[in-house]
Amino acid sequence: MKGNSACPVTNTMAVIGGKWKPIIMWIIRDRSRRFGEIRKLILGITQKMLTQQLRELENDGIIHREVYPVVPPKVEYSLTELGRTLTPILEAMAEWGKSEEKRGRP
Amino acid sequence: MKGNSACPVTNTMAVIGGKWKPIIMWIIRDRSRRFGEIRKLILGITQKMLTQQLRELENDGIIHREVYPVVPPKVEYSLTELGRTLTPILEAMAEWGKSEEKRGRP
DNA sequence: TGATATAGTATCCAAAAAGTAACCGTGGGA
DNA sequence: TCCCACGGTTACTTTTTGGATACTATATCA
Repeated sequence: MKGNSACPVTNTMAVIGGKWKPIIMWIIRDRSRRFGEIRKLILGITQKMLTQQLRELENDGIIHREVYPVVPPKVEYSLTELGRTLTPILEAMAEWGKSEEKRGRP
Repeated sequence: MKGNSACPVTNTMAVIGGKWKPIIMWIIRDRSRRFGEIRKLILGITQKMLTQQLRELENDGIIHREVYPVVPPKVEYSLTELGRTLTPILEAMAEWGKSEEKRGRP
């Protein structure tokens, strides 16, 4: 495990605090997605960054990586059970982001 | 406003995504706190970083900065009304962090 | 007289994060 | 025969972030 500070918020940040991580989790929250699919959905992310963030989430036990031994390669990512326990946070974030949009241009 | 991506989660991350921001908000969530008080509560943050993050939160309308014209200086920070709309996210994060602690050492 | 407390700024340097571009393997199709 | 698809890896450069230190103002206290 990553976080071991006295503050629970800090511990959570250690896991989901990466620049792209919440968006990645949000995208695969309901069904598994292929690498290229995720990349197309996240504007501005590079292949390297996506790989890196996915690896970190995998190491933290948040997502599952399923490799299909076919050519060309096919890899699918999905939330683990532990990852799904984070969805309340993601939903709260999505809801706030939406209401903020409205506030921004009323 | 900062976030203008298509994704609401990304918009939220643009506001609370800083390394220390959630912890700062968490600390001042129930009552206003003085600068030095916050600094003592957040282990490892430097004065510069705290100032920087507070300024950004202030510019995004999340926190309010109240300066008392006394000597030595006294400045208090508190959540604005907009800032308080973020507390569901903070609470979800705190709760997850706490359950994760238990999972970590059962 | 001079130290103290508080909330900062300014400056410089180191470290970490992120971007860019090239390369890889391999089965199938043109 | 050669290129493409897909999901990477690697090396290199740039940008961002963070840290250390010194400096500020000024009323009060010893």
